[in-house]
Amino acid sequence: MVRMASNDAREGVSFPPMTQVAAPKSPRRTPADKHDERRKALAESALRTLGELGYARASLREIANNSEFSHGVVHYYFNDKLELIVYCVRYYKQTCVHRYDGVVAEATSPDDLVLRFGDKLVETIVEEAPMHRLWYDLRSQSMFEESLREAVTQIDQSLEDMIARVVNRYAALASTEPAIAAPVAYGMFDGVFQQALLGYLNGRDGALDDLRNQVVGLMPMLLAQRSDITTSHMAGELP
Amino acid sequence: MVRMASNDAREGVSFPPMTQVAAPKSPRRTPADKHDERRKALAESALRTLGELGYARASLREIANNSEFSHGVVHYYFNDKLELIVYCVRYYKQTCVHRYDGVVAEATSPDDLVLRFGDKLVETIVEEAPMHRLWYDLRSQSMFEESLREAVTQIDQSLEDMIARVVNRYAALASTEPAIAAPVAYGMFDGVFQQALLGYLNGRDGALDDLRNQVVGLMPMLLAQRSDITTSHMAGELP
DNA sequence: CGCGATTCTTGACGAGTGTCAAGATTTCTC
DNA sequence: GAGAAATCTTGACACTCGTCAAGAATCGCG
Repeated sequence: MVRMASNDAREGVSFPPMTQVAAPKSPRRTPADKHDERRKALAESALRTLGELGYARASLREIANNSEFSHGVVHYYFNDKLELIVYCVRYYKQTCVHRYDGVVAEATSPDDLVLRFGDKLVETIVEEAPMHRLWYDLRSQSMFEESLREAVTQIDQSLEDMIARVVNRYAALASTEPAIAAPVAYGMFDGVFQQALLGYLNGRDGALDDLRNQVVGLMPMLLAQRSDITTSHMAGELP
Repeated sequence: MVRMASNDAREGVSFPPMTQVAAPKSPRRTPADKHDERRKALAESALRTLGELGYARASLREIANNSEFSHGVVHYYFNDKLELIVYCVRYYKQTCVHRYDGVVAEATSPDDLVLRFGDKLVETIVEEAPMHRLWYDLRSQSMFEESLREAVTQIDQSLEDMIARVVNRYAALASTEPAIAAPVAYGMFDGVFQQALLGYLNGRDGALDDLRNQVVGLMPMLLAQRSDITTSHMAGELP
């Protein structure tokens, strides 16, 4: 019997957390989820091509050419192009949504967190610019193509949560509370990040330094002003 | 002689300010710039289709179908599709870059300006959502297609200037100075605006009210605290 | 090994694309 | 109104796209 392509891929895919699920009696390879491995491999190839060409210009043939497979195999693992795209986006989200967890975990003071956060933002622009422009491309496409909206909304939400964790930790380190809601903080950072990415792709010198400085200037604004007079140095009181 | 299609359209088009230039000796119609009228008419049709379908899916045939012309006429007025797109984007920019000039001119107090600004932002989402999503689409495409970058950068700059005028006026009404530079302010507002647009297109209730409230909460943060020593000043000119 | 199920390749089809050229139509000028 | 210049229509071209089906290759298990 020919397996129906991607019987469960359209909605509610839950990627196992990087390590494959250990089936009780088959310690080596589960026979049926080699399918999923291939899907992931295909998704990674596709993401490379998508990041290079964008959503509209990345054809299935080009995606397959940049992979180890031929162009027909896509329809063996995915029903159509859109399902592949959505799968890719969800797969990508999984890998990037915890990018700042280290920053949150390791920061020792508010200023330290700000610096680490800024560095990480700059680093991800340098190292993953194609992925980021793909994300902005897809989010824009979702404004036209309704079938993309659900996935995009979910990812946007988890990015907002990601930013919220950073801001909350920042406020905790400063012994105060965030002054603005998570959606606003996310919108703000997303906006300046997008500008920095545009500047970086345009080859504008200083785009990355500007981003770093902007984060330094912006973060303190997100905190509720302490009613105390001590506004200058509230750093270095937590271990 | 057949006129070469759009001999001067690639760069540096300067749209006459809505009213056609009155040639000294020919008070009625200049014979040669009927060409430009047609180009504008075509651009308006194209913008309608582009706002509906987006950059990638709007074909020249579809653009022509939604206009009074046939599909071949495009290459009579434009060299290729990209030139049409760039022309459209520049044309659109001209009409939207002064959207908040009235807000700047009529505001009587800082709070009044904030309210007017927020209302105007909401209004333009409701009335021109297709144009805005097209702009975000094109800006994302410019991250992949280098031939779009120059036009996009120019438009982004004039949007930044537009925001700078609002913020500067706001600060002046509050008898203080902006606390953040123009690129940051633009990035911030662009980010929250984009989120609001996404929410609006997704049919999320409250997306527009949220935007209004976010503006009210955000604007005061852009001002230097009165007691502070003036530290930074924004680039950008007051009207 | 051998056979059946799975996986992959190849080639084709129809639809849609940007582009262009040749001719029809309109507009303008004398 | 005739002729020339301009504008516009039509139809075709070469190409790419997503999709799919038929068969080849591979794998797994007896």
